[in-house]
Amino acid sequence: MLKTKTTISSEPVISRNGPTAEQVVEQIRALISSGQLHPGDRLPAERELAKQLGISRPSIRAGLRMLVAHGVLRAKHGSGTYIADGPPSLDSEQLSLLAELHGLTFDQMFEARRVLEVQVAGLAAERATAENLATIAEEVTEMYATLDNPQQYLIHDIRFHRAIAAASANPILATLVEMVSAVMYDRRRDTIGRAHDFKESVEMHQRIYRAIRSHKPGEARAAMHEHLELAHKAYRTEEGETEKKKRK
Amino acid sequence: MLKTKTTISSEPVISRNGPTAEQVVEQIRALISSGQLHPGDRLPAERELAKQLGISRPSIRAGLRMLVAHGVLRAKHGSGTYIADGPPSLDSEQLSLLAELHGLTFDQMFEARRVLEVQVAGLAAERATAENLATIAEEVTEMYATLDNPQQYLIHDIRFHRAIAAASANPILATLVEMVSAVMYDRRRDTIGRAHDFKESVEMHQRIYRAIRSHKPGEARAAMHEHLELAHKAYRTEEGETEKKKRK
DNA sequence: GAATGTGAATTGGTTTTACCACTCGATGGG
DNA sequence: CCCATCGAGTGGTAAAACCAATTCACATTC
Repeated sequence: MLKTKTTISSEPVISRNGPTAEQVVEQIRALISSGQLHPGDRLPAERELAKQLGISRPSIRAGLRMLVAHGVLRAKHGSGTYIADGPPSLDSEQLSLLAELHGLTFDQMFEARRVLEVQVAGLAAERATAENLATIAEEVTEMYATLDNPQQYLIHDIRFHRAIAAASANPILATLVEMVSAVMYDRRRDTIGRAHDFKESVEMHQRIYRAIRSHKPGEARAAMHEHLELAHKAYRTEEGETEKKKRK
Repeated sequence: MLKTKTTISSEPVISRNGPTAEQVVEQIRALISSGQLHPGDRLPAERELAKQLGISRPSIRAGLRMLVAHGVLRAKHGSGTYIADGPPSLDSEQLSLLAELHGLTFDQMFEARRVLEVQVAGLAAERATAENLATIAEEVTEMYATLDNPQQYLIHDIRFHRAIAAASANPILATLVEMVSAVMYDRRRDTIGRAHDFKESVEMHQRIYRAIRSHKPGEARAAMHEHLELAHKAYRTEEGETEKKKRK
């Protein structure tokens, strides 16, 4: 029978009040808080959970579905439901939807990036390990190698910023940077028609890298600030171009 | 019969591929992107959506449940499902769960707050409207009034920072500040036993407010930085206290 | 006539049951 | 020894029925 024997709680659950699905969320949350579940662990099967918690399977599924939406769980068809592993990450989908709902502008996103990444670059300059530096350097060389391929260049651009965020040694800030960057990437991926002043851009990245490698927070912040200002300006002209094309 | 007549799409949906629930999410997302749905609008009933999209009701519910988890929709029992209104907000629950999963520390949260709020205070000093200033001032006076009530004081503390974030005129940054603050509030609410140097704290808030009112970004940033440093230090001693109590 | 109570219709929430699609490991044949 | 095959177990989908909360029109009452 291969019973996993993963009884999740001796007590049949004291049957709390409130929406049934929320109860499931709370139960799983409690298990995570109490250290009974770790990233990568597999949850009991839905039918099993239903029996243990005394809740019908659809309700169990409703609760799990919410946690999947939050990125806390990962459901694998035919295999099981697992606690998310890998680096922590906030759902960029959420921010993306918010942006569309409230009409958040690119200007605002650039400003948010500036606030976050300038300081993050400073922290990275203080704390970057040899491994961090290697990763960042690698992306810079990749950017040089893909100067003529906007799509590829964009990917390494994002990874460069992600690597710096990782080097800040603050997973929360790294996650926030990742979330905002992901939304911008999703939107730019489709509209990034022509090559701009990529050469100038990559040199700027180079400069940021050098400042971080030299452990000079001030320079790193200044360079990142200047870079984002230029990128913002470049984007605005790019936006103008595509706007013109539309009108042709 | 009061039929809302809200046919959501003429076409019976070209039956895209992929997980059924995801299709629902994409459909709703598309409706939001295309401007057919606005905050506060009511969606067709689940049974109606099921017919229109040619998907079973449980699958519809699965998709809606995910959007509810993301905070994009709000389901009201007996009434209907609505597009979220009010100010944009990211689910703090998500960050909270991440924190527990990956063991994110308070030190990291304080650092994230410092990165965010110091800059946000600067922006607020540049852009705060009269109304913004009034809201901020009100919270300061409330803090004076609740110096002897830690619970109440904490609430106005959070609102003070929220008001400043709003004054930055950047909803993305405001949302990020809100999310991080909410997680910290949830945790501190229970552990905030004794009154610390609240008097010193409120005077610091006062100083931040004055800098913003005077439209002096530099001073605002400096004051906010100092405030968060002190708050961080205060928290660490507070943490030490409760730790001692536990061991008694 | 206005305020109020009542009940039917509508809507999301829950349960039950059944079946489908995918995964993975055991089993057996090559 | 390797690989194909099969089956048990898993999440995904579907249908039907009922529960519970809300809403609003309508009748009742003051």
